Amino acid sequence: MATIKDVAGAAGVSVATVSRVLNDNGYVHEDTRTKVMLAMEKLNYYPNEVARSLYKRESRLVGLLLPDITNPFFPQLARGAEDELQREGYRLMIGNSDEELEKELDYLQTFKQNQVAGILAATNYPDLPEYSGSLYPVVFLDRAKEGAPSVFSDGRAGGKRAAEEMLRGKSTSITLVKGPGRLPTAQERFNGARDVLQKAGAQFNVISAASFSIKDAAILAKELFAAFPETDGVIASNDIAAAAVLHEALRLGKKVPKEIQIIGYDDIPQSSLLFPSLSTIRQPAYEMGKRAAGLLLQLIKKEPPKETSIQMPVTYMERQTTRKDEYK
Amino acid sequence: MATIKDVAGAAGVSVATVSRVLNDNGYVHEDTRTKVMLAMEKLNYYPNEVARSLYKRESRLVGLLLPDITNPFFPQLARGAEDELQREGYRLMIGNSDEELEKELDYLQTFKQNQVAGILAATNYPDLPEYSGSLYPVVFLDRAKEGAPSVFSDGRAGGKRAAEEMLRGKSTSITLVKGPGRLPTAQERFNGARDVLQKAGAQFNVISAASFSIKDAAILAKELFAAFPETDGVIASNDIAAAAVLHEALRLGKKVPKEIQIIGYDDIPQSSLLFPSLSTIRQPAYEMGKRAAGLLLQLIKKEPPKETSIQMPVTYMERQTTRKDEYK
DNA sequence: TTGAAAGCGGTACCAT
DNA sequence: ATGGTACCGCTTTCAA
Repeated sequence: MATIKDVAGAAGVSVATVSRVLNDNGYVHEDTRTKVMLAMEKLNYYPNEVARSLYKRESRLVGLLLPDITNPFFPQLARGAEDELQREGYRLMIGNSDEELEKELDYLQTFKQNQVAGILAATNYPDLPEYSGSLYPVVFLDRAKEGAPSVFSDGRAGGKRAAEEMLRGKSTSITLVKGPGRLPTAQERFNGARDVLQKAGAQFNVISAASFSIKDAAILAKELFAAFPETDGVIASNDIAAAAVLHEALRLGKKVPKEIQIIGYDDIPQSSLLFPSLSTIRQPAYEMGKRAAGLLLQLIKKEPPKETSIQMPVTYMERQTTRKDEYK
Repeated sequence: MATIKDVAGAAGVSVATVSRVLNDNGYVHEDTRTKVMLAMEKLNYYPNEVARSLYKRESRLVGLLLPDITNPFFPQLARGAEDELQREGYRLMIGNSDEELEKELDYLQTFKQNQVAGILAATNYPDLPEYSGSLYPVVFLDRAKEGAPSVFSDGRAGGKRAAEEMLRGKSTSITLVKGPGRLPTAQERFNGARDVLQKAGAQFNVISAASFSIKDAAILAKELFAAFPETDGVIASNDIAAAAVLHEALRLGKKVPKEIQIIGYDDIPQSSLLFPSLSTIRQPAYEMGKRAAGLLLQLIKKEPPKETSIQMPVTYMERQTTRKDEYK
């Protein structure tokens, strides 16, 4: 591995000069520049990022904190962020918290120790002091924090929309799946849906999900139909839960959407492959990751961002688990 | 951010001593150790990984190169790797190649520039010179390379097993989905299945998938039934393709598995939520990630690994898209 | 326009 | 048992 010294030696100049052509700043004579470039080429030189980071007290790494990359919603966020960051030469250090405070703190610690340029955090603990220091900028992802840079979608509106569509399809005995209580995003969409249902004077039941895992989703689906067998409409807390409910409904021989409507949340890629394909509230996950990374990049470069709190629109994907007009 | 100097000052010792207690090597008097520890605590000191990496010429980062984290097979690999590496204090730098050589080289370059301790690579180009240097150890993931450390599963056996089960369920007009030609893993499982079918003298057709993306899977499924309407058994190249085929089969009003059997590959988490739940060949993705990381860790620590080429077993998950005995 | 040298925050060798 | 210091590879004054 060639170092800047080797290049300097080969080109017959000082390391300072090499550094100058490397960073394209300061005065460098055209001839020397050429000499240096040639030397770099010959030695197949590329600068050591670690040394650079040490001096600058900032690396070109961005910490990405996620609950669990295994949940299909998050890989898209991650890809969006990665693709955006990549354009400016930043890379991702990734950490899965499993929603556990301890793991989260552990990752935040290593992010800091690695002098990350910034952090993208899908966290349940945005009020941690670790997020308020001025060491590195932080953008909250999939989570709004008052007064802090964040990118999120309107969970309340999404929940409302789901309930409205359910009503439009004339379900009369609705079961609302409430996501894990500790997750603000899950609460918002739940509240939105509940409010619409209540205002409409609709009859509905509530069942709570222990987590967003597939295993718990399957259990939940069975419990749902055991507790509320008359259910003819389900507003799920996310697409995984919806898939589990759909599975169970079909297993019980129910016709979807004729006898029971199901609406999911997130619009993970696989939702359209279910049969019937899943009607759901779409969060633009990839775009959210991108926007968050874009915001973070501005913060890193100390450019004043136009907007610091970005709310992304949520859309209703009408597919085949809800009733179309011909049914109504 | 406190530095080692600050700690030394506060404790009234030299930086050398602080370094000794930090790394727990060399002689340190019990009393001084306590003094230093107290000072570290008081200053909330934690060592700068970047400085450490620079001196050691090696960071505690591991590069993870993946085709696309958005494909549900890979997050599990990543999690397995992360969980294993974490135990030894290593972190993940992640890169998605989209199977593009240029992106792959770009990531390998930054991995090197960041002085990663090692690389975990799910690559189609294991013969790149970047993988043969002795700068950092490399473990190939989901890919076997002769004589090089690798963790993979037996694609051939998996393909064979799928075909055998298909035959056992008495499908007589089988369509074999061939994954993207450029992917060795896809070829292996295809070859395995094809060989069994040929040896059995079974009648079968082949259709090729352009990619592993959901979009292409949906297109493929339509083409499949258009080209081979008599198909009564499909061996898919992976679970996404299988889900698409299942979707299309149901849409066409076919009874599964009565009229058509479908077998997937991978056993991604969502497969059991499909309806009917998908019979598939399971690759232990999480475990593969874990094992690969474990191997890499040994290589990093220069411990002689017992085995350098780890083949993981593949298992048949009999679920509901294949015929059980009662049907036969 | 260029070079010398002082850091960045650690580690490890050599003295003492 | 402890301290001084060179060094890891780069950037950035400051002088020349």
